[in-house]
Amino acid sequence: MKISWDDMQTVLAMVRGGSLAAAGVELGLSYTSVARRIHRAEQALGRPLFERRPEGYQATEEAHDIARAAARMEAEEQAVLRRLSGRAQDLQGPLSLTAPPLLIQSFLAPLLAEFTAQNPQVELTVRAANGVLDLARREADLALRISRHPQDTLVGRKLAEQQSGFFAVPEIAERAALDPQAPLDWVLYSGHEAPPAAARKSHPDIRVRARLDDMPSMIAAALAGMGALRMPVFLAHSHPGLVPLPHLPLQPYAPIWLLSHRDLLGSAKLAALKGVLEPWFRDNKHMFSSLP
Amino acid sequence: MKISWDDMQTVLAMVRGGSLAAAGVELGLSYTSVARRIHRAEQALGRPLFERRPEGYQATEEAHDIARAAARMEAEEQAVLRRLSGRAQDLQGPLSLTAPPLLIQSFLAPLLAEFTAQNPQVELTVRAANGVLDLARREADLALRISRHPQDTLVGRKLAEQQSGFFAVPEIAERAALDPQAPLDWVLYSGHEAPPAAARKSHPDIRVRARLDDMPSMIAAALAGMGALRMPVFLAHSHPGLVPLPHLPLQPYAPIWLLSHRDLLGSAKLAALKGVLEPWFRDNKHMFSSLP
DNA sequence: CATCGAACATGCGAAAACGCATGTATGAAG
DNA sequence: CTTCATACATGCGTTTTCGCATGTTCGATG
Repeated sequence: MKISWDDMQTVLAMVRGGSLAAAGVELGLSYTSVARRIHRAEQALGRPLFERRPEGYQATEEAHDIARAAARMEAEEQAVLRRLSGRAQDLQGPLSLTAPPLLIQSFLAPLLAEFTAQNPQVELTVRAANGVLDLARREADLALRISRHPQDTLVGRKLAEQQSGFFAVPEIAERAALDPQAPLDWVLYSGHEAPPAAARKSHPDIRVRARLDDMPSMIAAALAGMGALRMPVFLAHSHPGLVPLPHLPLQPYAPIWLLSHRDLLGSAKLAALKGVLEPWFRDNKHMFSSLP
Repeated sequence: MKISWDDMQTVLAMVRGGSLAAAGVELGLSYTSVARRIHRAEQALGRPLFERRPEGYQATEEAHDIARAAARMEAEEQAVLRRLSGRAQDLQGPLSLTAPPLLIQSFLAPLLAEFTAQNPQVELTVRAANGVLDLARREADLALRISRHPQDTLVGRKLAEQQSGFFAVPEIAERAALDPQAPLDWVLYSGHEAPPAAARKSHPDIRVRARLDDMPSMIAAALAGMGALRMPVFLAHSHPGLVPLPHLPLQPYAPIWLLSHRDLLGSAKLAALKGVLEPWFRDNKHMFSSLP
């Protein structure tokens, strides 16, 4: 009636992943070893933790109980690792940043290049992700997020207000300017029901040609002449092939936040990266608030 | 910047024990392996956790932080093990009981013999200890304690009220009865400042011959004619060589409690042992409340 | 009905972790 | 000053753990 902490972690991974293979990936082990650890834990506890079904392992109530305890243990582990990282005063070792891919591509890349050049000892990992990574679980040390309401438990500051505009290839834009009543093709983001109200008001006859869930693809579609779209103005700076639709004003867009976990506030590496990000955004405010 | 859970446990044992050897004993490992694990953890974290001093390892602040987190993880582990044990419905496997040595020797032994005979599959471990074992850490599943105020977080019931009396070899007892004013030798428990007030009142001229911190030793001293003593009456039943001092009434003594952890209430093994202990005490109340 | 992939069992050689024996340094005790 | 105990370092052979390759079962798919 005892259990090793590593085996508790294995049970947690197994309950989370649902299969030996998935648990193995999470733990960085082969699924064979996961099976052996589960078996060893069952021996030590004197009772089965998983039912061997033809379709795979099925966790018992006991396994779920162990997994819940292990999840709380994992939170302790992550918290102490954060505190240790936060205490590190040397500009050396791993550091991770997550940001929207488009922001990296069109704005951040030169700055990051400079940062890594000036801090060769820092091993910077950039995770280009639109999803929200979990900073508490250390999926990243620092996050750049475009959001109106950034997460509560994190500390952060607003780096830049943003404006969005309406853009299209010059032919479409000129036609729309000449006759606002004429049909106007539109490329819509999948998350939105309809084109923005301001556009619908100026151009009553908007036809949605396609809905896409990926901004680069939407830009490609617009560049191919598929229609007009709404996008934050900073993207217009790197896409001269798209011009603003006349008569349509800029609209507020979600601002850009820089977020990190409290425990990491003392980290020198983090401070260094913040220290270059903040002036970079301050000195280039116009990229986010006005047209090229 | 990562750490295995087993290594966190090793850091905890190291901080607790203060030396590689002590940590090795706690973990059931050789101290060599403890040293290797510490070294591995320091490599993985990229910083030292212990200073190597001539007189041994000295934990850094980082090591203490990890140890604090590991202690909370240990609490989770122990809690889940308790819950698993509490769920066990079979009369089989390990079961541990702690009780004061004197209670076992003079009252409990026959009952425990019968219990193990009737439950051969249960591996009963009896920890004879006067100290208070930690039931939360599963140092024992069930505890018999002589106390006026048993611990809060545990569930328990009072098994017996107790009386104490004053005893000595017959010669001393008779002499004291004939002339209460005469000098009376006394054997005193180290924890007490002076003989009980009731005894001092009846016998003004009490001389403390020795103070001892161990009841069996005190009884041996009394049997050797060193003096009178106070003890719970149940001990008088198994020591006919000591007789009560006349003119002195019985006095209340701390009752006997049966305690266990909430999480273990559902355990069949525990219920079985409780089920024999309770009637055993009920049917033998007189052993604790009246003279032989 | 045949095929394919997902999920797990099993056996074997490689890698990692471990225990033991030996050696060194320090501090306490005679 | 010598002796002894404590605490740790290091090297070596053994045990345990691991990854990979192979085989089996089940269910989905065409």
